[in-house]
Amino acid sequence: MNSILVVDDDPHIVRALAITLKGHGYTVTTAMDGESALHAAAQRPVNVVILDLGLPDIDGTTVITRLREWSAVPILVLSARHGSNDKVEALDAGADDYITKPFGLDELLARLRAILRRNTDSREETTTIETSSFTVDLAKRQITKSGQDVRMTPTEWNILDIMVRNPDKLITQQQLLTEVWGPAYAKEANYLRVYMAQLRRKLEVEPGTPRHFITEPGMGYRFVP
Amino acid sequence: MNSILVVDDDPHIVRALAITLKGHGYTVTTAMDGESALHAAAQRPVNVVILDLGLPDIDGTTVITRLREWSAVPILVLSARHGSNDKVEALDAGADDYITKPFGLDELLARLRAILRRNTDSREETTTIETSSFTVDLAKRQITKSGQDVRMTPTEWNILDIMVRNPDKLITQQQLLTEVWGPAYAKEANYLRVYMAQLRRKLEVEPGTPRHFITEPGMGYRFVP
DNA sequence: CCAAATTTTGACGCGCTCTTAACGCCCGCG
DNA sequence: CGCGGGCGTTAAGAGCGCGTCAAAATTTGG
Repeated sequence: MNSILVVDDDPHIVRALAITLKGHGYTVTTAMDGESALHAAAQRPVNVVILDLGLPDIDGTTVITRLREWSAVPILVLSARHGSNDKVEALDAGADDYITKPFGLDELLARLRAILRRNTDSREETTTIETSSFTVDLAKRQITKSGQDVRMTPTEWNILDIMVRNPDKLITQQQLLTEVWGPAYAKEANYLRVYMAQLRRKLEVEPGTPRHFITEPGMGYRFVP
Repeated sequence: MNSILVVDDDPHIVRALAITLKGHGYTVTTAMDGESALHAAAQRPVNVVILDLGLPDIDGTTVITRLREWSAVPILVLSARHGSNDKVEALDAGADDYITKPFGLDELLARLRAILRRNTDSREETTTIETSSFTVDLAKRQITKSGQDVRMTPTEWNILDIMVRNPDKLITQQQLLTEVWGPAYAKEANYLRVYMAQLRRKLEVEPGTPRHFITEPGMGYRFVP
């Protein structure tokens, strides 16, 4: 859930924005002037700040500057002024986007999505799967078993990747074969036996009696964490 | 030096933009239609794409979509259309900003700075990476090995940069090739071998048995501090 | 316009991975 | 009780990927 701080001195705009944003699933906090905006931003971290430039107490650009002293939160500026000087100043002070009033709500929402998309793109997913005997870090492509790194060949990794991404789910042989080797190899069930044995030898405590890479006879395989 | 790809079918605009941007220290490449734009972007990685929506061959939104299939390069859209539908479509397709013509050049430049700032800001957290045998200062672009400065060629630095920014993470060959040389070179795994050998010769204590630049056969490379 | 540095290209040998085949086991079925 | 299919295991040859070196082509800098 993304949280947004809306800063505007016009109660109508604040209220309208808050309702619209909440309606789209965002968490909204509001502020009516610069000081309380800075205070609110310090109080609780937000994902985006929507900032009107025409505030009663502090100049909008100053708000941006003071916010940027300690925070890298994306700032989307609203303004009634069309002059390009204001835009340049605000953007160079550290704003990320600038919309002039009157603006379309769908445009505002689209620009919000663009900003948020960029911010979550850069965040690395920490997708790690853990079992009783080994750990798979999908982002790093790293497998650890009792403190030791386990090396995988490309084919081994491909199979492991599919398996751990579908825990407790039955993967048919054809599914594995077509995804790893291509549709032309859909009948080479031999390959699976060889590589499944390899995976178990590397990852299972007792390769003879596997606990994580389970064979479903006649159907396929199942990975249970 | 930041490189920009300018895409517009109006020669006057292309020319004016190119001159202005070059005057501000950017490296500029140009394209007149969608296909050549995609081709140009694939040929050599750029830091920003400035894209006009009204292209003769492909719809602008399609260009964005196809670019986003393999690249995360920031896209700044220019358009003569003021309709908010166009804006929403372009932004949701993956554009980062949207300016309607006619626009002020200083506003364009300010928005460019904002985009570029955001792209470098987010990575500024750790400026120096240290290993047992050498130190990399990302901000200064300086490498030190046992008190001695180590010189790197541009390509060598690009690779090193990607590697040290993703410690312990496996970087696939395609990832390196597309980010350093562009997607058109995704199959030239030869280059990687040559340059990885170069990096190891310059940075590893024993280039023959690397401890920091590890090869994951068939998959890619991994940097371990 | 020349010289140096850098990038690109090609060739070679080695080691590892993939592929393939053979064999034994367990289980269900006739 | 004998048979066959599906599965696990192992081993060996073929082929590919990697590191290395060196030379050609291109770019950079003076």
